[in-house]
Formats: sequence, structure tokens, C-alpha cells
Amino acid sequence: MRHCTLIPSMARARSPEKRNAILDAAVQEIATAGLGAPTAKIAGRAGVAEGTLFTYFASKDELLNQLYVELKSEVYTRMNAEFPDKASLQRRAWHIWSTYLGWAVAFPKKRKVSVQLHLSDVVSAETRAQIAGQRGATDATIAELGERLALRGLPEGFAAAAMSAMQEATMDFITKQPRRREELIEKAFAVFWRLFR
Amino acid sequence: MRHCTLIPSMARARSPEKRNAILDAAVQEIATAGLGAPTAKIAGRAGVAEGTLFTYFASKDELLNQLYVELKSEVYTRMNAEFPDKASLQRRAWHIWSTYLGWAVAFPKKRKVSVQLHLSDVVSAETRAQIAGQRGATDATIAELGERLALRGLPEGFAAAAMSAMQEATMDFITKQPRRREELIEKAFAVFWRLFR
Amino acid sequence: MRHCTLIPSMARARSPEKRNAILDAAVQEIATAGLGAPTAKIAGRAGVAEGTLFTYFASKDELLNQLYVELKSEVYTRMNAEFPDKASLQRRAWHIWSTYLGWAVAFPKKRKVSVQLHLSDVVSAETRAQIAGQRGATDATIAELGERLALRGLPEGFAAAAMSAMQEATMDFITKQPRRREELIEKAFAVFWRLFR
Amino acid sequence: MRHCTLIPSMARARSPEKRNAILDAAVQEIATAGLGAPTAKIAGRAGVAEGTLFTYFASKDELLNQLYVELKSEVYTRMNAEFPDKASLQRRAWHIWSTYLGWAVAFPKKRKVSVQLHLSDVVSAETRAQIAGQRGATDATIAELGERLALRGLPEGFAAAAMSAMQEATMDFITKQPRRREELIEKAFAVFWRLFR
DNA sequence: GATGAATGAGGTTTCATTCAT
DNA sequence: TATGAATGAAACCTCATTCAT
Repeated sequence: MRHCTLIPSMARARSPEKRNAILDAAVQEIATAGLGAPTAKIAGRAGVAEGTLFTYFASKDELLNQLYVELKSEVYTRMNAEFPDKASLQRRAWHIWSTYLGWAVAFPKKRKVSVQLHLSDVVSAETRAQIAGQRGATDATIAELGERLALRGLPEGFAAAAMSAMQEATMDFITKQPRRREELIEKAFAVFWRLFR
Repeated sequence: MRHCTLIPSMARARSPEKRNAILDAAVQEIATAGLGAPTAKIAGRAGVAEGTLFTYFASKDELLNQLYVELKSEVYTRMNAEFPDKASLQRRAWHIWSTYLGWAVAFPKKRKVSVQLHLSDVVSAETRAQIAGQRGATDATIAELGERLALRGLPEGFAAAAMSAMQEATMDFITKQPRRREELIEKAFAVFWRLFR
Repeated sequence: MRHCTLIPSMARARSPEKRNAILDAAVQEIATAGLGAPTAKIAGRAGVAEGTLFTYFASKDELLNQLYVELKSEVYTRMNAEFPDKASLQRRAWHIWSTYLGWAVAFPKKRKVSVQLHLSDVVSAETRAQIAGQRGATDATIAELGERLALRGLPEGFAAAAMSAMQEATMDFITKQPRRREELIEKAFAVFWRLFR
Repeated sequence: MRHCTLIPSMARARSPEKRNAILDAAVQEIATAGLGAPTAKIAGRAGVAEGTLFTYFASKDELLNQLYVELKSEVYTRMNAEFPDKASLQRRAWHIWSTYLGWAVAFPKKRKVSVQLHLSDVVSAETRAQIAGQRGATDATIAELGERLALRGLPEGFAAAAMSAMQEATMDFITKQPRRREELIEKAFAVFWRLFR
């Protein structure tokens, strides 16, 4: 009979599975209970001990910031995949518009949490900067849209803000009428696009 | 002949000043600390004892609901005052647009708190219904805007949501460049109006 | 038109009606909410202001003590009325037994409150002494019962305690089967009386 | 071959000692201050932090219910140990009588708290049912006593209530004359027994 | 690294009592 | 005398974080 402790501590890297389990659990809990969701519950749902959560994230704030980064990355990854770089501005704008709304429809809880984090001030300026750096291919398109509005005297970034705001408004209606989802995404884009014609 | 005995020997009337002081303090505290702002701090800033807050509001939830009603009333009161009923749709839309942004610029903390309350679920359905009933003169205009988008297949209420969304986007830029406030309000409206042309 | 204040303040004695209203209200509230029933609720039910309660009773403890005295007086008054001084010991014991249970059946809330006060330690030793002095005609009978048990080596007062305890036990069953009320009172007495035969 | 990995690396087991310390402290505090005794004081006397109490008991009510179960179990355990199943009814009744009073004399505070809990309505019906299921050997004897009184037209359970009532009356005198304890227990039983002869 | 018991500051709310009116 | 707003000390309970195991 061998002593188990004789097996050298394998120095496993902190398992990414557990990290993801915690982030997923956080989404679920926060979607239902808000940002005040207790870390104990998050850990519980993730199937790890209360204390374990703090070996993966130094504090709740840290967890929240990383969660925000994760959610935004997920969106930008989707967006940058198969980005139609060469297409017309309208087609590229449509890609951004529909990809985001597609994600939001597919993962309503993630979107809900993302919005909450966006508005809260637990998300630090550093985190927000870090995310801005991940926009990748979308950046050029957003910038082009911005230029069109700049011609009308609006500041840089206004186009991005307007798009984001209109997307959220659209999502609210999709939540109420999920069946009309595809139709609403298209029609709302048609209206949105008028801003730039 | 007046009845004297009918006037009960009153202790002290519950003063509207104190009520307002509490609501004001709540705005300040919540703007800085979020909806989790402690009632003790709110009371403290209002210059009343911890317990006094609860003679004016049965619970923190109640306070939050009434605060939301108060903030929305303030906006609608402004909006309905001198509402240009007979003017063109565009001019009426402009009235709503500029009145709201004017208020938001004048009281950025109130606006911040109002948005937070709007998104939170401490604000009950009853409260929301009560507010809807105060929209008054703006309602017809919003409905007219809605009809225009309805022609393009979007649901009722989408116009209102879009306006609100664009206003918030605009506000975010005004916060960053307060000097250009008037200009931004006008130019953003010009862009916004394209949705309906 | 005369000034009402010109009528000299009549220095009305503190109205016994109000005092009684407060005591009655206290019974109702305490029966439902226990001794922790708030003075504000008691005052409310009595139809007087919160502060008024404290012009009739210096403190909540004071109110509770006086309430206990009042309830006990009520019982002793009933008991001493038409007390069959000349009857046999058994008949006199029966008078005490049935009068108390009759009262308890008629005013279950008063009985409930009385028991709660009896067990609590808000009722001071002085109050308890004061009540003891009101037993009047029953005293001799209780003492006689006590003597019978004294012959069997039990301390003075044991009979009274036993009677009281058995009465409460009986009441608990009457509460469960109110229809059998009269029967239970009689049969329980028959059993109780065996202690003294 | 034993599996080592199956034994989870435990933090610290919830110690029965601490649980008992809290229950003991509760007895002390409640005996002095009543059921309103603050949880903070109970925790303090138990030598644990305020919050710790709530890792052992979900709420104050829960603590109170478990305390009642504990106290009653203690009594029934004593009673069922060496219960003279084969003895005469009188001897068995005496066993119950003297065991309870022996416990009450040995732990007057526990008895006081037990009585308070019995009368209060923080003790749920479930808890009462759970306790009823622990009566074990005493049950048959109590039932036999009940039958005797049933012959005289009294409801089932009356005997138990009467015994309990007389025991409490007896305890009150023992508290005043602790020296005569053994004698009082015996003599009071002799009188009590007359109810069944 | 993983665990979960332990901590105690801090949150909301209640309530006996006071006192200006 | 009557009133009820005002008070602030507790009360119960939650929860992020620590640390012995």
C-alpha cells in the first residue's frame, strides 16, 4: 500500500476548468441576484469551496473585472471571426450589429450581466481600457461610422455609443417578442442605418 | 362660528422639507455608492436620525420607489410645461429631447440615479405604472414617433426606447465635454431625427 | 366669535375611559403578539396617540404591571361576589374553581395574557404582593385547602399552586373542545378534589 | 488498498463542542433575560463570534427550536434509561415523576428555559411532533394513567397535562426550599397519586 | 492547491421614550 | 393634556475574506 503523499505534488496549473466554472456560475448568480450575489453562492454553484474562489480571484472585485473582460472578449472574438473586411461599410456595420444581437439572444444572462457590469463602477478604468484594446477588426468599421457622424459635428465615439444604445433597445424588444427575433434585428438595423445615410 | 376643538392639538407636522432632504441625500449617496448606499448614511447626510428616515419611508425599497417617482415627475413636469402642442412633430420631439437633456445636464446625479433605478428591480411594476400615467402631453408625440417606425415594421414603443437610448448616449458625451453641451444636444438631435425622416 | 382658549382648561381628571381603552387594547395586542407588542400598536388600537399612553403609564413595564393587577382584580372581584362563605369546603373550592374557569372561558385572551404576565419577570415582586392582598374571601378557603395538604407534609401554598396548575391544564383542554366546556370543568374538578379527600 | 484522494482535504470540522457551547450559553442567557436574549450575548458567552452562531443555527428561531429538542431529549434520555417497564403503574409513574424533578432540580435554568420554550410560539409544530416521537417507554405509562382518568370522563392527555402541572407546582416550592427537595418530591407525588387511586 | 469554519463589520429595521407644538 | 415626529440604541442577519487543516 503506497502513501498517496509520496506522489510528488504535480504542481498542476490552476485548472482553467475551475476558473471557467466560477465565471459561469457568476453569470448565473448575478443574472438572478444582481452584482450583490454572494461569493459563497457563486462558489457553490461552481462546485468549489468558498475559499477556492479566492485562489482564482484575489477579491470579488477582481472576479467581476475578469468576468467583464471575459464576456466582452467572447463578443469580440465572435465579431472578429469571419469579419467581412472588404465589404461595404453597411455590410460591415450589419456584421457587428447582428453578431452582437445574435450573441445577446443566445446568451441573455451573459448580456444582462455584461450590461450591469458596464454600468457599475466595480469595473475599473484599466479593465475598460484593456477591453478597448481587443476590439480588433471592428475598430476600423466603428471608426468609419464615427467619421460619418463627425461630418455632422459629433465627437468621435458617438457612433459606437449610438450603436450600442440602439442594440440594447432592440434587445429589450426581442426579450418581449422572442419569436420575431430575426425580423426585429433586421428592421431595427434598417432604421439604425438611417443615422449614417 | 369656527370649531376650535376640531383642530387637534398637533405635535409636529411631518415636514416636506425633511422628506425632501432625505430624497436629496439619497440622490447624492446613491450617485456615489450605488443603490447599496446605506440608509444610515442617507439619513446622516439629510441631517436626521437613522430612525427618522423610516417615519418618512416604510423601508429602503419604499424610499427608492418614491425617489424614482419623484425624479421622473420632475422631468415630466418640466416637459409638460410649455409643451408646444400645436407645433410640428419635429419641434415637439425636439422639445422632449432638449428638455430631458437640459434636466440631465443640470442634475447629472439625479439622472445617474434615475438610470440606475430604471434598470434595477427594486422599482416595482406599480411604480412604473404610476409613472407611465404622468407622461401627459409627451405621450401623444411619442406615439406619433412610434407610428412612423411602425410603418417600417417595428413594434410600438420602439421609438421611445430609441430616443431614450440616444439621449443616454448623448449624455455620456456631454459629461466628457460639458462646454459643448448645447451644441452636442442640437447635433445629436439632428442625427437622431434622421431615424424618422 | 369667542376664543376657545378662553374656556379655562378644565383640568379634567385623566379620563378612566382612556385608561381602560389602553388596558383593553393591551390585552388584544399582547394576546396576539406577546409581551413584545409595541406600545405604538397598543396606543393605536386604543384610539389614543403614542405619547398619550405614557401620560397614563410611566413606562411599558408600568403598564404591564398595572394590567396584571387589573386582570387579577377582575378575577378576584368575581370570586368574592356571592362567595358562599358558609358552605362546605368542597363547595367553596368549587366556587373558586368554576369562577376562575368561567372567567377564563369568557375572556380567553385575558387569561392568556394573565398567564404570560404571571410567568414573565416584568411583573415585580411588589405587584405580586399587592395582588396577594386582594384575594379576600378566597384566602380562607385556599388556606383551609392548604391545611389539608399540610397534614401530608406539604408546604403552605402548595394547594393554591396545585389548583392553579390544574386549572390551567383544564383550560388547555377546554380550548381544544369548547363544546364540552361545562362538562370538563366539572369532571376536572371531581378529579382535582381527590387531592383533598 | 485505500483511496486517499477520496478523503477531501478538510478545512475544519464543525465542532460539536462549539455547538454545545452555544446551546449552553443560550440556556444561561435565556434563563436570565428571557427568550429576547440577544444572539450577540449568547455568542459572546459561548466564546464565539457573533456570526459563528449562524453557521451552527440558521436563525435565532432555529437555535431556539433545536435547544428545545435538546432539552427535552435530555429529559427523555434520563427517563428511558432504566425505565422499570415491568413494575406497577404507580412505580412507573414515580419513575417519571422523580426523574423529571431530579433533572429540574439539578438544572433549574434548563427547566426554566424549557418551560418558556414550551409556552412560546417560536417552537414550531414540527419540533413538537419530533419531540413527541422521543417519548419512548414513558408513553405507555402516561397512556395508562390517561385511561384511568378517561374512566372519569376526562379527555386523553389530561393525565399528562395534570402531571406536568403538578410537577411544575412542586418545582416552584423546591426552588424556595431546596433543602427539603427529596422530601417534597416524595410527598407531592403521594398527593398527586391520589388523582389516580 | 483545496477546503469550509470562523470572523466581525456593517446593513436594515424596530421601538420605548422624549419633547416641541 | 394630548399629540405624533424624532430619536438612536439595539436586534438579527449577511457576507467578503482569512487561515488552520
